[in-house]
Amino acid sequence: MDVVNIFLTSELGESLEDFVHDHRRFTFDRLGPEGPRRLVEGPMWAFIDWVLPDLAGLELCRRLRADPRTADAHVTMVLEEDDPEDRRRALRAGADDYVVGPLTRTAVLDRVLALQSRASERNATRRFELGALVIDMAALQARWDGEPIVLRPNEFRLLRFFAENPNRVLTRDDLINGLGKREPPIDERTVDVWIGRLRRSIKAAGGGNPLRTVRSLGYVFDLG
Amino acid sequence: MDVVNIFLTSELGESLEDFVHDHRRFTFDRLGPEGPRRLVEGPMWAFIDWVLPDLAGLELCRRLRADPRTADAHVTMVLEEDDPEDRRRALRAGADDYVVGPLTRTAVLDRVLALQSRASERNATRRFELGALVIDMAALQARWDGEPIVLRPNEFRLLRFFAENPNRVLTRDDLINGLGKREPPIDERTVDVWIGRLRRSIKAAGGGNPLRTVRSLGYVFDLG
DNA sequence: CAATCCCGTCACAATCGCGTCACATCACTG
DNA sequence: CAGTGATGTGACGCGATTGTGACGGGATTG
Repeated sequence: MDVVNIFLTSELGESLEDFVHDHRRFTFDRLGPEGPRRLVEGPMWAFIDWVLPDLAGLELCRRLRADPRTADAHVTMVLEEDDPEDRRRALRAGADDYVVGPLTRTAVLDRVLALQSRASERNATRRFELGALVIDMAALQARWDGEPIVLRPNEFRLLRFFAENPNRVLTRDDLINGLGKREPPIDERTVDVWIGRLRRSIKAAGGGNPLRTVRSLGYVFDLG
Repeated sequence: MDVVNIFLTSELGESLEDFVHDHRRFTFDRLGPEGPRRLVEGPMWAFIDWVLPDLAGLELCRRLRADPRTADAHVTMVLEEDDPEDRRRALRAGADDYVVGPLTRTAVLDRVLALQSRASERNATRRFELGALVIDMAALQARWDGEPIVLRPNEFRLLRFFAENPNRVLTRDDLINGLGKREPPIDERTVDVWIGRLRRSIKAAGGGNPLRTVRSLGYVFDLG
């Protein structure tokens, strides 16, 4: 089952965190004027308030549509009142949908669950492009200069996590947590093996080595 | 461009007939307690009033969902007032969506057009050309480099579903649902057998293996 | 109504993934 | 340049996942 990623412009997300039982299926994040703060795998559901402190909701909606990483999110505009003209404008700005607020926790979840089954029909791809490296999250496939890289699941997760945090030293502990492997406890040295395997796989596809070792600290994904 | 079929429980349809210019793109029909009066091809958009003279709107919604001919219609419930409890019940009854009425002509069209663009990717193609693979939906035949592939009905459906969702990891669950086999429940491992048989049939026609296994997730049709 | 075909399930074999270990190699220090 | 600690990596083995031949019931065909 896919993870469902829900983005909200209000603080409702925190409240939903507690409300939801199954955290393997849902993630919540606050949607700021710069878009989502982290990239995710799986369908994205954005709920945008009509009025925001620093930006018009419509403008945020347009930005999401313009950014290839979020272009295929399902965007719901949250109207303050049921003004037909506003509805129209929301849909024109690229929203898929609108509701009349204020938003409640159950409204968000019900809506997502009801529409979710339809979402599998969409095959827009979410992708990272980091120099020669392209990561296609929908196909779970990475390429170097167009050449497919054969990656095992753990290698793919690792590469994805690096791609989400480029130019930043990640400790072995960061990586273990980033891949969600708290249980059972993983030996830190195992990370070295992960890195080695990932490097080898990239090399086998004719790629370079974007992973730099930072002695006694961790590893960095070098970009640019 | 596909025809858009709009079903309404009110007499708004007659009014829309006049309102709309392009009658090649739209059909309108009155939705009675027995469901639609005629069957149509292409996407179906139903708008159901919350209260109906002879039947509760919710019950009609459930009936549409239960009937395989209309199960995949996009159902919008038209609420009289914006009661959160009603919204919830609408979605639980299988509705995809709700609006607060009364329904206007422009609301119907705006809504359909906005949501339609998402769905349109699905049914438009009668012929897929995916690298060496060509699928002729009209002739129900597939070819690899011009060589006919002998496929059993289920294999054809499977291949078609993959072709509709290329470069996208499909879980076993996606595939079971995609082939419309919810009843009786299908063992997920059966999908592996489907894949094996499809691969063998493609190979028998001299084809390659476009189906990549994504361990512990599902399968992808690799394109490019 | 017999012959054939199709397909879902099962069981077993084959393969794969990955965490760990052990040893080789490397990088920094003085 | 020796010493020390950190990193690279081949090998191993367990457990999980996938591939597939065989079987049988139900549908389809002639």
